[in-house]
Amino acid sequence: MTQSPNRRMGRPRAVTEQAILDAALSQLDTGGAASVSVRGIAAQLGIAPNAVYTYFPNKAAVLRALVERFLGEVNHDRFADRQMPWRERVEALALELRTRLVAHPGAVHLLLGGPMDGPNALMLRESLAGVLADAGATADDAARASYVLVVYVLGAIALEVAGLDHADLTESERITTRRATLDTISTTTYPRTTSTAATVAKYFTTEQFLWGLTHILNGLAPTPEAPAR
Amino acid sequence: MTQSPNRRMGRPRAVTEQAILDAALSQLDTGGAASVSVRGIAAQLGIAPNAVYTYFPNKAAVLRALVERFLGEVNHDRFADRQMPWRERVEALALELRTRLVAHPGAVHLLLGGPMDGPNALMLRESLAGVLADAGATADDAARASYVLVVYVLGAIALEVAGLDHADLTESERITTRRATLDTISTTTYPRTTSTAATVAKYFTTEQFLWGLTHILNGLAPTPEAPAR
DNA sequence: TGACTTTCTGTACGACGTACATATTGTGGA
DNA sequence: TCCACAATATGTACGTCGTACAGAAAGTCA
Repeated sequence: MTQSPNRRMGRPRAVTEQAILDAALSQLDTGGAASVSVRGIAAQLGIAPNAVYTYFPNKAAVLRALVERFLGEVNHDRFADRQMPWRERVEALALELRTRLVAHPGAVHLLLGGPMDGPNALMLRESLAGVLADAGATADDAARASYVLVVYVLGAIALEVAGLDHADLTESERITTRRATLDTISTTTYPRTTSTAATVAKYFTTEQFLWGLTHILNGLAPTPEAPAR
Repeated sequence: MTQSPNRRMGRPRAVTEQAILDAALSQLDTGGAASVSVRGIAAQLGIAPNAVYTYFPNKAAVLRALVERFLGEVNHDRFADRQMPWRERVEALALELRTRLVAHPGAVHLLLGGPMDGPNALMLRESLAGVLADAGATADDAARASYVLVVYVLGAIALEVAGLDHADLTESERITTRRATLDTISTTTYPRTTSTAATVAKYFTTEQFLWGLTHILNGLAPTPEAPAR
């Protein structure tokens, strides 16, 4: 995938791996996860579709690399500050993850689709477990609690964006007349408009998200200053 | 989709909607969510591919109906018993959901992909909120807490099945990255056993699942007998 | 300059969802 | 009894997808 920098022979590359990931992310944001295609990426970059396969072995690898880059962009500094209370550190991480994922709703399914075992994914879990360990949890409990937190954050956002897609999809799929005409809807294009209702739902789910997170942290921490056990 | 029973004229149907869903579920179980195809369903039933469109307007409708049927098969009796403690009732529901979803791993993505607004999905959430309300929570808190529980159950199983199917992906770079990252990170963080049998990981995650559920219930219930607030 | 290496492109195949026209098959009214 | 009709199945076709394969471009180095 990545060539060694010492080796420089042959025809120069027309694009970069990052440009491919940028194009993929662009398609992800505009059309949803289903509309990310190798051909679309290539068209956006002005190269032949199969030229992508010199950078990544297949489409799944592109999506995995996109997830990895996404997780690598998460700012660790905020919740790596050991001066802050551990609850605030965890909440900072959760909120940052949520903010980034809501900005790219299609990425949630990619996160939940793969096994999340890339370097950045593991480092993120490691950091999260470190926060809990700093607060006094055993290594085992910290690992378990970090898993619970990851599950909650990803699950909550997955359900949230699934509900947001509802407004877009029902309009097209409620037209259930047999042999419905194709000119009314094109299944490949989503409008994804930001209406006021979506905004309201967004803020509501933010509150709901924090409510759940707070109560989960309560459950993970029997005493106010320390997490589980 | 469903014809009225009074109206019976025309050529009789060759199959039933349930048979189509059965075929779809079969494909889902054998090949994963990605390998469910209209053509495959039709081939399995011995009909032409486009004959499916007599029963459902499109493929997405088939999958939605499959999810709805799946949720409808969840046994409500176990956790509708008001004699049992509310924690046991919730745990019974969560474990039943988990058991069913682990039996059909591909269904998890379908559940998280859609907005979960079908009748059975709503009834399930309502039943769950009812349990919490029975235990003394306000209607608002019961709704919020049920949301948290749904998020946890679905998210946990999604991550679990995502970790299980690491075999279908290209192994070349996956193994290298995993080894590289696992060496740098302490094994106590998250012991994802690759060499051991799937049953071991399965039981481990079952235990992990219950651990998280217990602690979340602790957080939702400040006092041992009542959930949030 | 010419061999070599890497990358890009042209072309092609099979699978997919599904629209359209047409054939098939049962039923109720004549 | 027969025929028009309605509901369903099929034949065919189009556009899109991922991606495999062979060959053409475009640099570097001897």
